[in-house]
Amino acid sequence: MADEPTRSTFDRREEVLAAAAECFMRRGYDATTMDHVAETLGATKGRVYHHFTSKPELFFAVWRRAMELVFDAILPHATTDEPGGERLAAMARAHALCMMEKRPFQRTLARGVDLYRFGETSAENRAILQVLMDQRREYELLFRRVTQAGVDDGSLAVPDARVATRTLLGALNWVTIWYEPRPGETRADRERLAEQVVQTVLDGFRHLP
Amino acid sequence: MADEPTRSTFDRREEVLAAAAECFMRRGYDATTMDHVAETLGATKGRVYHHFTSKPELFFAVWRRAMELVFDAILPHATTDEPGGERLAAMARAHALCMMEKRPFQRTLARGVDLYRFGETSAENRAILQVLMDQRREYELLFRRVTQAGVDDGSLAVPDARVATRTLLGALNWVTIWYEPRPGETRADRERLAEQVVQTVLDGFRHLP
DNA sequence: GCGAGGACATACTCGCCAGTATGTGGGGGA
DNA sequence: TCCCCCACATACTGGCGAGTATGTCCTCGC
Repeated sequence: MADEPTRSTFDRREEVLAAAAECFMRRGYDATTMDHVAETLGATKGRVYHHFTSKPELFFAVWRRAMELVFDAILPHATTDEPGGERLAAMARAHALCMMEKRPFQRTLARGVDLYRFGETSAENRAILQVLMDQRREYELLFRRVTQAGVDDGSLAVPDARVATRTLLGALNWVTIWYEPRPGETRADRERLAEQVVQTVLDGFRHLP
Repeated sequence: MADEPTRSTFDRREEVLAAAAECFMRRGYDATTMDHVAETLGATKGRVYHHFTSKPELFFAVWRRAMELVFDAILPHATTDEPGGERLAAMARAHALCMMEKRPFQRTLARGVDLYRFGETSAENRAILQVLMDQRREYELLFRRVTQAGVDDGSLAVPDARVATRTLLGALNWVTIWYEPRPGETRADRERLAEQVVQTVLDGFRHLP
Protein backbone atom coordinates (compact mmCIF):
# COMPACT_ATOMS: atom_id res chain seq x y z
CA MET A 1 0.00 0.00 0.00
CA ALA A 2 2.72 2.42 0.94
CA ASP A 3 4.64 1.58 -2.17
CA GLU A 4 3.58 2.92 -5.53
CA PRO A 5 -0.22 2.62 -5.45
CA THR A 6 -0.76 3.99 -8.95
CA ARG A 7 2.25 4.03 -11.18
CA SER A 8 1.28 5.07 -14.64
CA THR A 9 2.29 3.31 -17.80
CA PHE A 10 4.60 6.22 -18.46
CA ASP A 11 6.46 5.67 -15.20
CA ARG A 12 6.85 1.96 -15.89
CA ARG A 13 8.43 2.77 -19.20
CA GLU A 14 10.70 5.32 -17.58
CA GLU A 15 11.95 2.67 -15.19
CA VAL A 16 12.99 0.48 -18.08
CA LEU A 17 14.71 3.43 -19.71
CA ALA A 18 16.64 4.26 -16.55
CA ALA A 19 17.70 0.64 -16.12
CA ALA A 20 18.92 0.57 -19.70
CA ALA A 21 20.92 3.77 -19.17
CA GLU A 22 22.49 2.23 -16.10
CA CYS A 23 23.52 -0.86 -18.05
CA PHE A 24 24.78 1.05 -21.07
CA MET A 25 26.85 3.25 -18.78
CA ARG A 26 28.47 0.27 -17.09
CA ARG A 27 29.09 -2.03 -20.03
CA GLY A 28 28.52 -0.08 -23.19
CA TYR A 29 26.02 -0.97 -25.88
CA ASP A 30 27.27 -4.29 -27.18
CA ALA A 31 28.18 -5.87 -23.88
CA THR A 32 24.78 -5.03 -22.48
CA THR A 33 22.20 -7.78 -22.98
CA MET A 34 18.47 -7.39 -22.74
CA ASP A 35 18.62 -9.83 -19.85
CA HIS A 36 20.98 -7.46 -18.04
CA VAL A 37 18.48 -4.65 -18.35
CA ALA A 38 15.73 -6.93 -17.13
CA GLU A 39 17.82 -8.12 -14.20
CA THR A 40 18.52 -4.52 -13.21
CA LEU A 41 14.77 -4.06 -13.12
CA GLY A 42 14.20 -7.25 -11.18
CA ALA A 43 12.12 -8.49 -14.09
CA THR A 44 12.51 -10.50 -17.31
CA LYS A 45 13.06 -9.69 -20.95
CA GLY A 46 9.34 -9.79 -21.46
CA ARG A 47 8.92 -6.50 -19.70
CA VAL A 48 11.68 -4.79 -21.65
CA TYR A 49 10.33 -5.95 -25.01
CA HIS A 50 6.85 -4.89 -23.98
CA HIS A 51 7.99 -1.26 -23.86
CA PHE A 52 10.70 -1.21 -26.52
CA THR A 53 10.61 -3.23 -29.71
CA SER A 54 14.35 -3.74 -30.10
CA LYS A 55 17.74 -3.11 -28.56
CA PRO A 56 18.64 -0.31 -30.98
CA GLU A 57 15.35 1.42 -30.21
CA LEU A 58 16.08 1.19 -26.51
CA PHE A 59 19.52 2.64 -27.06
CA PHE A 60 18.22 5.45 -29.21
CA ALA A 61 15.66 6.29 -26.55
CA VAL A 62 18.42 6.61 -23.95
CA TRP A 63 20.47 8.74 -26.31
CA ARG A 64 17.51 10.96 -27.12
CA ARG A 65 16.63 11.43 -23.47
CA ALA A 66 20.23 12.27 -22.65
CA MET A 67 20.16 14.90 -25.37
CA GLU A 68 16.94 16.42 -24.03
CA LEU A 69 18.40 16.58 -20.55
CA VAL A 70 21.52 18.58 -21.47
CA PHE A 71 19.63 20.82 -23.85
CA ASP A 72 17.06 21.64 -21.18
CA ALA A 73 19.87 22.26 -18.70
CA ILE A 74 21.80 24.80 -20.74
CA LEU A 75 19.24 26.49 -22.98
CA PRO A 76 17.98 28.90 -20.28
CA HIS A 77 21.52 30.25 -19.91
CA ALA A 78 22.30 30.54 -23.61
CA THR A 79 20.07 33.46 -24.50
CA THR A 80 20.31 35.87 -21.60
CA ASP A 81 21.55 39.39 -22.25
CA GLU A 82 24.71 38.96 -20.24
CA PRO A 83 28.13 39.14 -21.90
CA GLY A 84 29.36 36.02 -23.72
CA GLY A 85 31.80 35.11 -20.98
CA GLU A 86 29.08 35.00 -18.35
CA ARG A 87 26.72 33.06 -20.55
CA LEU A 88 29.38 30.49 -21.43
CA ALA A 89 30.27 30.03 -17.77
CA ALA A 90 26.62 29.48 -16.84
CA MET A 91 26.16 26.99 -19.67
CA ALA A 92 29.32 25.14 -18.70
CA ARG A 93 28.23 24.93 -15.06
CA ALA A 94 24.83 23.58 -16.06
CA HIS A 95 26.45 21.07 -18.41
CA ALA A 96 28.90 19.83 -15.79
CA LEU A 97 26.13 19.48 -13.23
CA CYS A 98 24.04 17.54 -15.70
CA MET A 99 26.99 15.19 -16.31
CA MET A 100 26.98 14.34 -12.63
CA GLU A 101 23.27 14.16 -11.91
CA LYS A 102 22.26 12.26 -15.06
CA ARG A 103 25.44 10.28 -15.31
CA PRO A 104 24.06 7.02 -16.76
CA PHE A 105 22.43 8.88 -19.62
CA GLN A 106 25.27 11.30 -20.16
CA ARG A 107 28.06 8.76 -20.22
CA THR A 108 26.10 6.77 -22.75
CA LEU A 109 25.76 9.95 -24.78
CA ALA A 110 29.43 10.82 -24.48
CA ARG A 111 30.56 7.46 -25.78
CA GLY A 112 29.00 8.19 -29.12
CA VAL A 113 31.52 5.97 -30.83
CA ASP A 114 29.13 3.11 -30.36
CA LEU A 115 26.92 4.68 -32.96
CA TYR A 116 29.34 3.84 -35.73
CA ARG A 117 28.03 0.35 -36.01
CA PHE A 118 24.44 1.42 -36.60
CA GLY A 119 25.55 3.03 -39.83
CA GLU A 120 26.22 -0.46 -41.13
CA THR A 121 22.83 -1.87 -40.26
CA SER A 122 19.41 -0.83 -41.50
CA ALA A 123 18.53 2.32 -43.41
CA GLU A 124 16.05 3.15 -40.68
CA ASN A 125 18.78 3.16 -38.08
CA ARG A 126 20.94 5.30 -40.32
CA ALA A 127 18.16 7.85 -40.53
CA ILE A 128 17.71 8.02 -36.77
CA LEU A 129 21.46 8.22 -36.44
CA GLN A 130 21.57 11.22 -38.75
CA VAL A 131 19.03 13.10 -36.65
CA LEU A 132 20.92 12.37 -33.44
CA MET A 133 24.23 13.42 -34.97
CA ASP A 134 22.69 16.65 -36.18
CA GLN A 135 21.42 17.41 -32.69
CA ARG A 136 24.83 16.73 -31.25
CA ARG A 137 26.35 19.07 -33.80
CA GLU A 138 23.75 21.71 -33.01
CA TYR A 139 24.60 21.45 -29.34
CA GLU A 140 28.27 22.05 -30.02
CA LEU A 141 27.39 24.94 -32.31
CA LEU A 142 25.44 26.54 -29.49
CA PHE A 143 28.57 26.60 -27.37
CA ARG A 144 30.67 27.85 -30.26
CA ARG A 145 28.35 30.74 -30.99
CA VAL A 146 28.34 31.87 -27.38
CA THR A 147 32.13 31.56 -27.27
CA GLN A 148 32.38 33.65 -30.41
CA ALA A 149 30.00 36.20 -28.90
CA GLY A 150 32.29 36.42 -25.89
CA VAL A 151 35.29 36.98 -28.12
CA ASP A 152 33.40 39.66 -30.02
CA ASP A 153 32.22 41.53 -26.94
CA GLY A 154 35.66 41.31 -25.38
CA SER A 155 34.78 39.11 -22.43
CA LEU A 156 36.67 36.10 -23.81
CA ALA A 157 39.88 35.43 -25.73
CA VAL A 158 40.83 32.11 -27.34
CA PRO A 159 43.20 31.10 -30.14
CA ASP A 160 40.39 29.46 -32.11
CA ALA A 161 36.70 29.28 -31.23
CA ARG A 162 36.16 25.86 -32.81
CA VAL A 163 39.08 24.23 -31.04
CA ALA A 164 38.23 26.02 -27.81
CA THR A 165 34.67 24.73 -27.84
CA ARG A 166 35.79 21.17 -28.33
CA THR A 167 38.38 21.55 -25.62
CA LEU A 168 35.79 22.89 -23.20
CA LEU A 169 33.26 20.18 -23.97
CA GLY A 170 35.98 17.56 -23.67
CA ALA A 171 36.89 18.74 -20.20
CA LEU A 172 33.23 18.82 -19.21
CA ASN A 173 32.24 15.49 -20.75
CA TRP A 174 35.20 13.83 -19.11
CA VAL A 175 33.44 14.40 -15.81
CA THR A 176 31.24 11.41 -16.61
CA ILE A 177 34.38 9.28 -16.60
CA TRP A 178 35.90 10.19 -13.26
CA TYR A 179 32.97 11.46 -11.25
CA GLU A 180 31.46 9.05 -8.79
CA PRO A 181 28.66 10.12 -6.43
CA ARG A 182 29.61 9.85 -2.77
CA PRO A 183 27.26 8.82 0.02
CA GLY A 184 25.74 11.81 1.74
CA GLU A 185 26.70 14.09 -1.11
CA THR A 186 24.47 17.12 -1.51
CA ARG A 187 23.54 19.16 -4.52
CA ALA A 188 25.68 21.97 -3.17
CA ASP A 189 28.69 19.63 -3.25
CA ARG A 190 28.09 18.90 -6.87
CA GLU A 191 27.63 22.55 -7.69
CA ARG A 192 30.92 23.34 -6.02
CA LEU A 193 32.65 20.63 -8.02
CA ALA A 194 31.10 21.88 -11.24
CA GLU A 195 32.25 25.38 -10.40
CA GLN A 196 35.81 24.15 -9.86
CA VAL A 197 35.89 22.40 -13.22
CA VAL A 198 34.47 25.42 -15.03
CA GLN A 199 36.84 27.82 -13.30
CA THR A 200 39.79 25.63 -14.19
CA VAL A 201 38.95 25.67 -17.87
CA LEU A 202 37.73 29.22 -18.23
CA ASP A 203 40.36 30.88 -16.06
CA GLY A 204 43.15 28.52 -17.08
CA PHE A 205 46.11 27.19 -15.16
CA ARG A 206 48.33 30.22 -15.65
CA HIS A 207 45.78 32.77 -14.47
CA LEU A 208 47.68 34.27 -11.55
CA PRO A 209 45.49 36.46 -9.37
CA MET B 1 60.24 -7.93 -54.78
CA ALA B 2 60.04 -4.23 -54.14
CA ASP B 3 57.60 -4.84 -51.34
CA GLU B 4 58.69 -6.12 -47.99
CA PRO B 5 61.54 -8.53 -48.79
CA THR B 6 62.28 -9.50 -45.21
CA ARG B 7 59.66 -8.65 -42.68
CA SER B 8 60.53 -10.05 -39.31
CA THR B 9 58.20 -12.00 -37.10
CA PHE B 10 58.08 -8.95 -34.86
CA ASP B 11 56.79 -6.78 -37.68
CA ARG B 12 54.12 -9.30 -38.61
CA ARG B 13 52.88 -9.27 -35.05
CA GLU B 14 52.92 -5.49 -35.01
CA GLU B 15 50.70 -5.44 -38.09
CA VAL B 16 48.10 -7.53 -36.29
CA LEU B 17 48.33 -5.24 -33.28
CA ALA B 18 47.84 -2.14 -35.43
CA ALA B 19 44.85 -3.69 -37.20
CA ALA B 20 43.31 -4.56 -33.86
CA ALA B 21 43.81 -1.01 -32.62
CA GLU B 22 42.12 0.28 -35.75
CA CYS B 23 39.11 -1.99 -35.19
CA PHE B 24 38.85 -1.27 -31.48
CA MET B 25 38.95 2.45 -32.23
CA ARG B 26 36.14 2.20 -34.74
CA ARG B 27 33.77 -0.22 -33.04
CA GLY B 28 34.92 -0.66 -29.47
CA TYR B 29 35.89 -3.94 -27.88
CA ASP B 30 32.69 -5.94 -27.97
CA ALA B 31 31.52 -5.01 -31.44
CA THR B 32 34.92 -5.92 -32.86
CA THR B 33 35.14 -9.53 -34.01
CA MET B 34 38.31 -11.45 -34.67
CA ASP B 35 37.15 -11.70 -38.26
CA HIS B 36 37.05 -7.90 -38.46
CA VAL B 37 40.65 -7.70 -37.38
CA ALA B 38 41.57 -10.37 -39.90
CA GLU B 39 39.68 -8.60 -42.66
CA THR B 40 41.48 -5.36 -41.87
CA LEU B 41 44.68 -7.30 -42.37
CA GLY B 42 43.49 -8.91 -45.57
CA ALA B 43 43.88 -12.27 -43.86
CA THR B 44 41.86 -14.77 -41.81
CA LYS B 45 41.37 -15.47 -38.14
CA GLY B 46 44.14 -18.03 -38.34
CA ARG B 47 46.75 -15.32 -38.56
CA VAL B 48 45.34 -13.37 -35.63
CA TYR B 49 45.16 -16.42 -33.38
CA HIS B 50 48.65 -17.39 -34.41
CA HIS B 51 50.02 -14.24 -32.76
CA PHE B 52 47.52 -13.72 -29.93
CA THR B 53 45.89 -16.49 -27.99
CA SER B 54 42.61 -14.73 -27.27
CA LYS B 55 40.60 -11.58 -27.79
CA PRO B 56 41.25 -10.22 -24.30
CA GLU B 57 44.98 -10.75 -24.76
CA LEU B 58 44.83 -8.84 -28.02
CA PHE B 59 42.96 -6.02 -26.35
CA PHE B 60 45.36 -5.89 -23.44
CA ALA B 61 48.28 -5.73 -25.86
CA VAL B 62 46.74 -2.71 -27.56
CA TRP B 63 46.08 -1.08 -24.22
CA ARG B 64 49.60 -1.76 -23.01
CA ARG B 65 51.15 -0.40 -26.19
CA ALA B 66 48.99 2.72 -25.96
CA MET B 67 50.22 3.22 -22.43
CA GLU B 68 53.86 2.87 -23.47
CA LEU B 69 53.37 5.39 -26.25
CA VAL B 70 52.01 8.20 -24.06
CA PHE B 71 54.46 7.51 -21.28
CA ASP B 72 57.39 7.67 -23.69
CA ALA B 73 55.96 10.85 -25.17
CA ILE B 74 55.66 12.82 -21.95
CA LEU B 75 58.34 11.42 -19.64
CA PRO B 76 61.20 13.44 -21.17
CA HIS B 77 59.32 16.65 -20.35
CA ALA B 78 58.31 15.70 -16.83
CA THR B 79 61.66 15.92 -15.11
CA THR B 80 63.42 18.92 -16.59
CA ASP B 81 64.47 21.73 -14.28
CA GLU B 82 62.06 24.25 -15.76
CA PRO B 83 59.24 25.72 -13.66
CA GLY B 84 56.12 23.58 -13.22
CA GLY B 85 54.08 25.63 -15.64
CA GLU B 86 56.55 25.08 -18.45
CA ARG B 87 56.86 21.40 -17.74
CA LEU B 88 53.10 20.90 -17.65
CA ALA B 89 52.71 22.74 -20.96
CA ALA B 90 55.36 20.58 -22.60
CA MET B 91 53.77 17.39 -21.26
CA ALA B 92 50.34 18.51 -22.41
CA ARG B 93 51.63 19.30 -25.91
CA ALA B 94 53.30 15.90 -26.14
CA HIS B 95 50.16 14.18 -24.88
CA ALA B 96 47.91 15.98 -27.36
CA LEU B 97 50.26 15.19 -30.23
CA CYS B 98 50.32 11.55 -29.22
CA MET B 99 46.50 11.50 -29.23
CA MET B 100 46.57 12.54 -32.87
CA GLU B 101 49.47 10.49 -34.17
CA LYS B 102 48.60 7.25 -32.37
CA ARG B 103 44.89 7.75 -32.50
CA PRO B 104 43.74 4.13 -32.85
CA PHE B 105 45.69 3.12 -29.77
CA GLN B 106 44.85 6.21 -27.78
CA ARG B 107 41.15 6.20 -28.39
CA THR B 108 41.06 2.60 -27.31
CA LEU B 109 42.94 3.61 -24.19
CA ALA B 110 40.67 6.56 -23.49
CA ARG B 111 37.52 4.45 -23.62
CA GLY B 112 38.72 2.49 -20.64
CA VAL B 113 35.15 1.90 -19.60
CA ASP B 114 35.21 -1.27 -21.62
CA LEU B 115 37.52 -2.72 -19.04
CA TYR B 116 34.71 -2.98 -16.53
CA ARG B 117 33.54 -6.22 -18.00
CA PHE B 118 36.88 -7.97 -17.59
CA GLY B 119 36.47 -7.62 -13.86
CA GLU B 120 33.64 -10.13 -14.12
CA THR B 121 35.58 -12.74 -16.05
CA SER B 122 38.68 -14.69 -15.06
CA ALA B 123 40.99 -13.98 -12.15
CA GLU B 124 43.84 -13.75 -14.62
CA ASN B 125 42.12 -10.93 -16.48
CA ARG B 126 41.40 -9.20 -13.22
CA ALA B 127 45.09 -9.27 -12.37
CA ILE B 128 46.13 -7.80 -15.72
CA LEU B 129 43.39 -5.25 -15.30
CA GLN B 130 44.77 -4.20 -11.94
CA VAL B 131 48.22 -3.57 -13.39
CA LEU B 132 46.83 -1.50 -16.24
CA MET B 133 44.63 0.52 -13.91
CA ASP B 134 47.61 1.22 -11.68
CA GLN B 135 49.61 2.49 -14.63
CA ARG B 136 46.77 4.72 -15.66
CA ARG B 137 46.59 6.07 -12.15
CA GLU B 138 50.34 6.59 -12.12
CA TYR B 139 50.10 8.55 -15.34
CA GLU B 140 47.49 10.86 -13.90
CA LEU B 141 49.57 11.25 -10.74
CA LEU B 142 52.51 12.40 -12.85
CA PHE B 143 50.42 15.25 -14.22
CA ARG B 144 49.08 16.07 -10.79
CA ARG B 145 52.52 16.28 -9.24
CA VAL B 146 53.80 18.61 -11.95
CA THR B 147 50.67 20.73 -11.58
CA GLN B 148 51.24 20.91 -7.85
CA ALA B 149 54.88 21.83 -8.45
CA GLY B 150 53.71 24.68 -10.66
CA VAL B 151 51.35 25.89 -7.96
CA ASP B 152 54.16 25.71 -5.40
CA ASP B 153 56.70 27.58 -7.50
CA GLY B 154 54.11 30.19 -8.43
CA SER B 155 53.94 29.48 -12.16
CA LEU B 156 50.43 28.02 -11.94
CA ALA B 157 47.21 28.67 -10.02
CA VAL B 158 44.20 26.33 -9.90
CA PRO B 159 41.29 25.87 -7.48
CA ASP B 160 42.18 22.22 -6.89
CA ALA B 161 45.10 20.25 -8.33
CA ARG B 162 43.20 16.96 -8.52
CA VAL B 163 40.21 18.40 -10.32
CA ALA B 164 42.47 20.50 -12.54
CA THR B 165 44.46 17.46 -13.65
CA ARG B 166 41.35 15.56 -14.59
CA THR B 167 39.99 18.56 -16.40
CA LEU B 168 43.20 18.95 -18.37
CA LEU B 169 43.41 15.27 -19.27
CA GLY B 170 39.75 15.31 -20.25
CA ALA B 171 40.30 18.15 -22.67
CA LEU B 172 43.38 16.43 -24.08
CA ASN B 173 41.89 12.95 -24.32
CA TRP B 174 38.82 14.33 -26.03
CA VAL B 175 41.07 15.10 -28.99
CA THR B 176 40.86 11.42 -29.93
CA ILE B 177 37.11 11.91 -30.37
CA TRP B 178 37.00 14.89 -32.69
CA TYR B 179 40.38 14.86 -34.38
CA GLU B 180 40.47 13.40 -37.87
CA PRO B 181 43.68 13.46 -39.94
CA ARG B 182 43.35 15.48 -43.14
CA PRO B 183 44.99 14.58 -46.42
CA GLY B 184 48.23 16.41 -46.90
CA GLU B 185 48.42 17.23 -43.22
CA THR B 186 51.96 17.73 -41.91
CA ARG B 187 53.44 17.20 -38.51
CA ALA B 188 53.69 20.97 -38.15
CA ASP B 189 49.92 21.20 -38.62
CA ARG B 190 49.36 18.76 -35.82
CA GLU B 191 51.82 20.57 -33.57
CA ARG B 192 49.99 23.81 -34.17
CA LEU B 193 46.68 22.16 -33.32
CA ALA B 194 48.14 20.65 -30.16
CA GLU B 195 49.50 24.05 -29.18
CA GLN B 196 46.06 25.61 -29.64
CA VAL B 197 44.42 23.03 -27.42
CA VAL B 198 47.07 23.40 -24.72
CA GLN B 199 46.94 27.18 -24.83
CA THR B 200 43.16 27.11 -24.54
CA VAL B 201 43.26 25.02 -21.40
CA LEU B 202 46.31 26.50 -19.71
CA ASP B 203 45.60 30.15 -20.49
CA GLY B 204 41.84 29.79 -20.17
CA PHE B 205 39.02 31.54 -22.00
CA ARG B 206 39.06 34.68 -19.90
CA HIS B 207 42.76 35.35 -20.19
CA LEU B 208 42.68 38.76 -21.85
CA PRO B 209 46.09 39.82 -23.14
C1' DG C 1 66.29 -32.17 -52.51
C1' DC C 2 64.48 -33.29 -48.05
C1' DG C 3 62.74 -33.20 -43.51
C1' DA C 4 60.90 -30.05 -40.15
C1' DG C 5 58.75 -26.42 -38.27
C1' DG C 6 56.96 -21.76 -38.64
C1' DA C 7 53.07 -19.04 -40.50
C1' DC C 8 49.29 -19.09 -41.74
C1' DA C 9 44.30 -20.95 -44.09
C1' DT C 10 40.08 -23.88 -43.72
C1' DA C 11 36.51 -26.06 -41.54
C1' DC C 12 34.46 -27.04 -37.97
C1' DT C 13 31.98 -26.73 -32.71
C1' DC C 14 29.49 -24.68 -29.06
C1' DG C 15 27.52 -21.19 -26.23
C1' DC C 16 25.35 -17.00 -25.83
C1' DC C 17 22.08 -13.57 -26.97
C1' DA C 18 18.41 -10.97 -29.82
C1' DG C 19 14.13 -11.72 -31.02
C1' DT C 20 9.52 -14.44 -30.98
C1' DA C 21 5.58 -17.21 -29.81
C1' DT C 22 2.72 -18.32 -26.39
C1' DG C 23 0.98 -18.56 -21.60
C1' DT C 24 -1.05 -16.01 -17.36
C1' DG C 25 -2.73 -13.13 -13.56
C1' DG C 26 -5.45 -9.37 -12.39
C1' DG C 27 -8.12 -5.38 -12.71
C1' DG C 28 -11.68 -2.81 -14.66
C1' DG C 29 -15.65 -2.06 -17.47
C1' DA C 30 -20.44 -3.78 -18.53
C1' DT D 1 -19.91 -12.07 -12.42
C1' DC D 2 -17.87 -12.61 -16.59
C1' DC D 3 -14.87 -11.31 -20.01
C1' DC D 4 -11.14 -9.03 -21.99
C1' DC D 5 -7.02 -7.01 -22.53
C1' DC D 6 -3.00 -4.99 -20.48
C1' DA D 7 1.41 -5.94 -18.64
C1' DC D 8 4.14 -8.82 -18.16
C1' DA D 9 6.49 -14.08 -17.56
C1' DT D 10 8.09 -18.47 -19.79
C1' DA D 11 9.83 -21.20 -23.27
C1' DC D 12 11.55 -21.51 -27.25
C1' DT D 13 14.64 -20.61 -32.04
C1' DG D 14 18.25 -19.02 -35.00
C1' DG D 15 22.37 -16.81 -36.01
C1' DC D 16 26.63 -14.99 -34.92
C1' DG D 17 31.11 -15.09 -33.18
C1' DA D 18 35.02 -16.99 -30.04
C1' DG D 19 37.81 -20.60 -29.94
C1' DT D 20 39.80 -25.16 -31.89
C1' DA D 21 41.46 -28.91 -34.77
C1' DT D 22 43.58 -29.87 -38.68
C1' DG D 23 45.47 -29.13 -43.28
C1' DT D 24 48.95 -26.68 -46.32
C1' DC D 25 52.61 -23.95 -48.23
C1' DC D 26 57.11 -22.28 -47.92
C1' DT D 27 61.42 -21.53 -46.19
C1' DC D 28 65.65 -22.77 -43.96
C1' DG D 29 69.10 -25.82 -42.29
C1' DC D 30 71.57 -29.82 -43.76
